[in-house]
Amino acid sequence: MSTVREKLIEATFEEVFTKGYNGASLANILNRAEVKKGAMYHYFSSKKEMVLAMIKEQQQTRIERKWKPLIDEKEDTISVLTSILLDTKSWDLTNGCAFGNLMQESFDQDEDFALVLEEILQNWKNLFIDALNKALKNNQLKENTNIQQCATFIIATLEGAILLSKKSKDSQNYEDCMSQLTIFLNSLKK
Amino acid sequence: MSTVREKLIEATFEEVFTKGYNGASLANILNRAEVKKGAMYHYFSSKKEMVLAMIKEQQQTRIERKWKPLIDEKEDTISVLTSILLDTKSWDLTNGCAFGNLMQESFDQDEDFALVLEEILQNWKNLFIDALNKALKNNQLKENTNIQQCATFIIATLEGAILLSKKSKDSQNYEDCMSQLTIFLNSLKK
DNA sequence: ATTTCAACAGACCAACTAGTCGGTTTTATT
DNA sequence: AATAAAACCGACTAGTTGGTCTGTTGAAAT
Repeated sequence: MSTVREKLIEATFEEVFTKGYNGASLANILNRAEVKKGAMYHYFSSKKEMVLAMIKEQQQTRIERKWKPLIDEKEDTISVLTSILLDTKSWDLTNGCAFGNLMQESFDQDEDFALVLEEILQNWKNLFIDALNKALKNNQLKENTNIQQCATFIIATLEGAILLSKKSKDSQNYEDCMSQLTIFLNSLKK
Repeated sequence: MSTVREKLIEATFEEVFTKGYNGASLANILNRAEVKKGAMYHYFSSKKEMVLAMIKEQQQTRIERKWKPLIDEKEDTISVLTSILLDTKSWDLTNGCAFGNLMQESFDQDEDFALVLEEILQNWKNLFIDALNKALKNNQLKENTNIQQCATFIIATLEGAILLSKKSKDSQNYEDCMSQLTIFLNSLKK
């Protein structure tokens, strides 16, 4: 049993995910959520505020859920990492990465969006940094590994790979990228 | 002395580059180009046709101009490649990659756009494949290098790196990614 | 029972969207 | 000079956008 607010957030996610922020229509969101305009403006002051709320409340948890195994892992960090990356079934390669889509969209000028996205990106990066640091401590990585650069590199490649796969129906582009990234990651192993 | 058509294509590029396709307003494009609506609809049958024409006529040449040195190079392919990648001044890190922005935008469903973008991507990939094949022939690369995967990997990482740098004012994210990519590329050397 | 207020409904609005069309000017052809 | 055609203008339309505002409903508090 979901509340009106929850239905709105969910519908906003789906609409923005598939059509982008500019392409997302308030009327569509309301239809999707089966909520009337009056109700929506009771909970949110504008379309922008509603989308911002959706990003804040959904993206962080989505990322954390996805990469939880990396935090829990006690044994081989790199293996866990590559196994998640190579698991094509766990990615939506036709609609892209929800967070990546948001980053790409051209409301960069807007400070409010930029701030929220920047924070999510930093948290994501920190998640990788923590995992890699743990691996380093546990003697799994070469000492000269630049962990901070490495975390950024993984995210960038992942986002790029999902982007390339968005066009083609198959996941070949994604698999090719991850195959090469795996080679790189394994080269970091001691 | 540029023609009306050229002014329109140029203004369309700037508007779509900075605001995306959905965010791009015909009125803005016409203002930018200092061309009236009547004239525009004399040359193009719709906004969509004009944007398609812009993509076809601009993107291919932009990519080729950028990577020309790679084709000309007779000596060390990897060095030329990394030197272009590491040259931060030659990238627009605040607005992102024009082509990448187009790929990301959610008009994927539209067959006409998908087809054109797919073709440009394939040409870009082929450009890298040719360069790497030449390097392999000239005994610069390890024999077991998977050139096709490698080309895809470079483009993905590059697009991802530009994407991450779009938000932050500085180019740190981009530099970090390219730093790691360079390590990977150098590991391909014989 | 009466009051009160959050929760909603939906008609309405101004601004903007891409696109159309009848008319005018410019340019080239003969 | 006459004709024809390409180039261009800009008022207009139909539809959509996000947002507002008046009014109603229902449930809890007194």
